[in-house]
Amino acid sequence: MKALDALPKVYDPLGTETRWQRIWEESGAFHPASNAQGEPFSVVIPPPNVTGSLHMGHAFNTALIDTIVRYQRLQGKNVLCLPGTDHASIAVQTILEKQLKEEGLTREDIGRDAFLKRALAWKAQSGGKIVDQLRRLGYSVDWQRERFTLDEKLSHAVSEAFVRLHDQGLIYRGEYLVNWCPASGSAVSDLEVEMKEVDGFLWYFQYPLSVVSESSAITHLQVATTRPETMLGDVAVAVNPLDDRYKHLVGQTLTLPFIGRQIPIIADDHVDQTFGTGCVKVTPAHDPNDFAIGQRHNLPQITVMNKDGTMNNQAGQFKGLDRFEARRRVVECLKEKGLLIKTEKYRHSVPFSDRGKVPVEPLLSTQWFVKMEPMAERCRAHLTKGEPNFVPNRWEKVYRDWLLGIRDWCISRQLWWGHRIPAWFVISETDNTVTENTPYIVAISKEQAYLKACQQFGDDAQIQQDEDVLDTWFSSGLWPFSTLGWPDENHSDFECWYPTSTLVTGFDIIFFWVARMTMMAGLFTGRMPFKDVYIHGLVRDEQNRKMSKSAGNGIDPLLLIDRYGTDALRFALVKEVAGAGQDIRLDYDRSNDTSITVEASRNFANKLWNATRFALMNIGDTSFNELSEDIDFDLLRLSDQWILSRLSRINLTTSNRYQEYSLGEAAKGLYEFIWNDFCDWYLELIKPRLNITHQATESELSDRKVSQKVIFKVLREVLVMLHPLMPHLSEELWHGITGFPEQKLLALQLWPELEESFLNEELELSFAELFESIRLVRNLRAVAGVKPSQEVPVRFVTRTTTLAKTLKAANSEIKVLTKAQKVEVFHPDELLDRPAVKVLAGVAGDLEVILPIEGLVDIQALRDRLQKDLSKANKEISILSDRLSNPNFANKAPEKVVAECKMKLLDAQSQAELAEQRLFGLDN
RNA sequence: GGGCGAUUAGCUCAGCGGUAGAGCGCCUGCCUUACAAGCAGGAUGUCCCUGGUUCGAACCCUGGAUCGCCCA
Repeated sequence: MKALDALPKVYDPLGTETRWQRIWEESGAFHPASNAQGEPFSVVIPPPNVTGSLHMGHAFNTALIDTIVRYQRLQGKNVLCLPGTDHASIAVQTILEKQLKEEGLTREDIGRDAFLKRALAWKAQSGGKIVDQLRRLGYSVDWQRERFTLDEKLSHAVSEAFVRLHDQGLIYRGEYLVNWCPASGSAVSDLEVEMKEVDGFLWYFQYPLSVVSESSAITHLQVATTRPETMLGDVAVAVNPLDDRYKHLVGQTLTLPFIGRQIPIIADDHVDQTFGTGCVKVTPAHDPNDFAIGQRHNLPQITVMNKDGTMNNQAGQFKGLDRFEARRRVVECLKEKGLLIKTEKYRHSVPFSDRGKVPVEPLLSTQWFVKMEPMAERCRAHLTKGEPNFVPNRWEKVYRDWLLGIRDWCISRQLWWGHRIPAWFVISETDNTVTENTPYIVAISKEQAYLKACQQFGDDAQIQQDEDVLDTWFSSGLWPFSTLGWPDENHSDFECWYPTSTLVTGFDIIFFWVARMTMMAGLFTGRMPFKDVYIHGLVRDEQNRKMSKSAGNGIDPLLLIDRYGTDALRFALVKEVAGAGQDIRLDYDRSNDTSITVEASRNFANKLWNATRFALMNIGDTSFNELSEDIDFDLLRLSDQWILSRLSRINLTTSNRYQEYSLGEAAKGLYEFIWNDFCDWYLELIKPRLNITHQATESELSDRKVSQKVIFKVLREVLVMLHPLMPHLSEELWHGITGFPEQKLLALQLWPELEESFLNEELELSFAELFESIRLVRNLRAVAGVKPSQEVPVRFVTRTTTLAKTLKAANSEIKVLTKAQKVEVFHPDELLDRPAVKVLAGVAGDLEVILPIEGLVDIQALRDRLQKDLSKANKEISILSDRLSNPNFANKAPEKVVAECKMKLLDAQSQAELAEQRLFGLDN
């Protein structure tokens, strides 16, 4: 036994945690072999992006994942938890361009190669940061298998995926309206656009009819828009074909102000007669709805804007202006021309770029797209078989609905940092430049592309790779299998651990990531990439706001870790998550970086630390081997049997809860077991048995050994159960009590076997009653003002035989826990000489407690207390008898409930009776 | 406009058909040789409103309010 009785009174997590993190990693404990025994269990972590630093969301996600994988490891599974990072195309590029700007440069100035060199250098320096921060969470991942989305092998997987998609006709290139982010100078996908309500204006203005017929009173048509600058690209005005106001004008033309273009008046069903003026200006090149109208009516698409958000030479006099300046000027000029009718304040939704934080511009451009429906359909088919299984289940509907209304995915990005699109233009076919008509070859490598090009276009073919890179989520979509060796499906990791077992992530990326993974996996591997998807909520700040970098309300987990320890933070986060997938709110005091919630968990850690310290002080002279011997059931006292029953129960429930992702409940259950059952009751109960001061007898020594074994057993097992939640503390204490060397890790032990023979519900119930009785005595002492140190005789009176039996059997326990001089238990009939003197007495149901001492007690307080008991009992009597006298209740309620009700009524009646007697006794 | 979630003690949240629970905070008393980051005792609630189902509703159903989120 390791001499740990010199342990400090207060647990200091910091040194302990870093030490175990180092030992775990150096020992290779979390670096499984693909041919090791044990059922495979695998998780790939949601890769944080390399620009990031650890925020509370990572800490939360990590706490949940690590709890799950550590639990599975304790189940003897061959567990792989694979870490990594993603390259975050736009985010990194934004940062680098900002750095360049400070040097007065642009990326074009230095060129693509130099730019990528800088990017890699920057990643090397900054990308390691978040990985080191993840280590501080005690993450039991296999760092030797760490992956980065731009690694050579993963990049190869991306090319392979692109080529296969293309070969199957699921990738196409074409000119469509896309979401253009002027800030990053790139197209972004629909998912990267966030609709925001903003206060803007609705401008009403009019276009003159080119030819005004004499019979018509109409000379102009009024249109309304929130984006007047787009009028420069108008190619028509649409009205509803049923609109009596305008239908006779269909086919006529209007003259577009400033530009002078003759634009037709067309009829389209989709125009809402009741909105605005009923006339809609049509700008196919700048608005998705108009784009659709344009397609239906075969209208030209006129782009009036450059990719940087300035107006181009189609914009006439407004050429060169920024889009917002152009808006102002267009309105002004319309006003000057007398064409502006009115301006209304108008609150409307504007699409913003997620990353760039500027309004996106719908812009016509040539991009690469993935055809989603075939893949979505496959996923929907899997879903009917429950693949993957969403926890909590309600997220399944969210996922399914998205798959049902799916739109094609724009995957090309006009950026340099990322996976370059494996497509080569055969520029020799179009005068060595890339035009819309240049043929292209999609291939896994330049060499293959060249070969193909030569085959198709002759030996003198010249090729040039597409400049664009792929959406980062394209590579993330491959993550569960590209990290395991795909496209090499014979890779031992792939064979062993694919499909993965569980994916744990936040609901905010179900579409971005979860669905993309299932679609890619379905296509490329024929299977769903994970069996379960455990969806968790977001961490919100103390004012219930979503934490985000831009809002500046993030809480740095490292500050909390420094203050309270990693285990405390993890435990707090998991304990709070109990409600299925709900967001969690973390209390936090920004003035001093404290959190009451985390502090409570820190206190819990300290509680267990001290319980273990206590154990070591009392069992330290007994050898580990002796303590580990089987416990002779016949020698167990009732309290031993009770705690062992509780231990088996917590083993069973905790295991179930971990298994079904009720991690918060698992945490709460362990908290209660350790603090209440073990520390408050059991340890207090056995103190006298451990603490033999006089010359000990043989049986006392034997009894002491039994209690030592029980403490040891409880601690040893509960440390295993707690390990997934508080890995460092449990590892530390486990070595403390077992005396095992550091190499023999708790992290690699097996979950304690459930000993059903210890389960004893009856005993647990009678102990619950016992504890109630003890509380009654303590309360009585407190109410009457008996000094804590004063020993008082205790008499229990009850006619309930089972309770009497429990109280008698627990005589010594009661003595210990109530500071009793002696404890006696009577049946009311036995206590004929009940003194009518002023004694301390309290009642609870059928149980009466008497402390036969006189004087020095607060009679008035006692009277108040009894009075209160009495009125409470009377109230209960009236409720219960009302219910029982209702014939419907007696007839329709289950027998068990009726019987319970009758019992309770009897209890309440005897309590009232006893309280009355006692009050009478006090007054006479 | 469609959908989802939340609403329970001062705060953060459990409970989801049988007389309301925990932690923190609060009040009282304790430095009882594991722990004051602790121990013992205590107080605290029209379970958002509204109908309905039921012998019985915080829990199930109808309608509504407020807050939050997702999709269009």
